[in-house]
Amino acid sequence: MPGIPRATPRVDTAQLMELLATSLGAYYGDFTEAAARENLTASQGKTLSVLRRGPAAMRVLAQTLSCDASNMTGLIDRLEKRGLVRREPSPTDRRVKNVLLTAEGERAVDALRASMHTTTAALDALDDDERATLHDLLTRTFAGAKDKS
Amino acid sequence: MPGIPRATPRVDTAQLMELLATSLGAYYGDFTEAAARENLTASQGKTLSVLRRGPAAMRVLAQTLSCDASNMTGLIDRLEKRGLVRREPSPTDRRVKNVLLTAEGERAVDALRASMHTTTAALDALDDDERATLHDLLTRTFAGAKDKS
DNA sequence: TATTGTTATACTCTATAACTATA
DNA sequence: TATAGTTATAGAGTATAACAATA
Repeated sequence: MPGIPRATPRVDTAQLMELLATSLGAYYGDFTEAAARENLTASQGKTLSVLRRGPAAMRVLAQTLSCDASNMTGLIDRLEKRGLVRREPSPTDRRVKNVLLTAEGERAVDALRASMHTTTAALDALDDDERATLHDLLTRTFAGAKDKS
Repeated sequence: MPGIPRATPRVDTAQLMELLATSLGAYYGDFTEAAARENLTASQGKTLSVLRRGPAAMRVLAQTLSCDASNMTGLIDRLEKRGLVRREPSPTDRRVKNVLLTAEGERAVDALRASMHTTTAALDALDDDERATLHDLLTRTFAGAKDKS
């Protein structure tokens, strides 16, 4: 038996996947350009962004960024050379090094975020109900997802 | 004057940006892992995905992927060596080379998409209304965005 | 003159394997 | 033995500049 007619046509998974890909491209492009304005690569921008929440050991950082631990050495080396992060020996385990943002590093990541004009404008254009709905749908759809941003 | 109390608390732009980063990061992780199962890098997966819509000149491909034209040479070289794409001289402009998927290339990109289980399952869990709403919100938020997927 | 694709170059990102110093 | 960080290595991605062929 036929269902009740809908106002909106059905959206299939393939369509949503495609839209998700487009959305990711737009967001990532905005992020990459904002990072470039701070003379940062996308990976460096992501790293600083993760560290904005607080210090993290090299290993933890690698896990958060979904890359091999050996990559972190060079990545953090380059950021440290520019004075954006600092390595600090862990007080409790002498094998561990904690990485933290310097004041300059904080400034850089904040500036990066502030210059993501395209995405910011797009989100600002939504009204309160729409923002709440989008928040709810994204949370439910990607709940528990590892943060690779 | 205070507004009418809302059932859902207000979601600010910074929160939505963070959630967007997490959600799209989850999508990207799923894509990257699916590409790896086909022995493809994320960039190679994106390239094949774009070519799935039809042939494109080197230059156009570079624009679509938001990278410099000089990168395409090596990228397409590697895919061509594996028999996933093919270069074909343009009949109308002898400077131009059109790139197209081989049958094996089509198989690879289709397999890649089919193995994005995490994202597929997440989207399948939404009901029709929710899917339509998500589609609407993402479209409006990232409308007219260049496809860099 | 302008454009397309390529080459040369340099740097960054990435994974694998082996090493060191701790635990 | 196991783990944290590093090093060495190799391959892939990326941008800039210069080039040959063609428009």
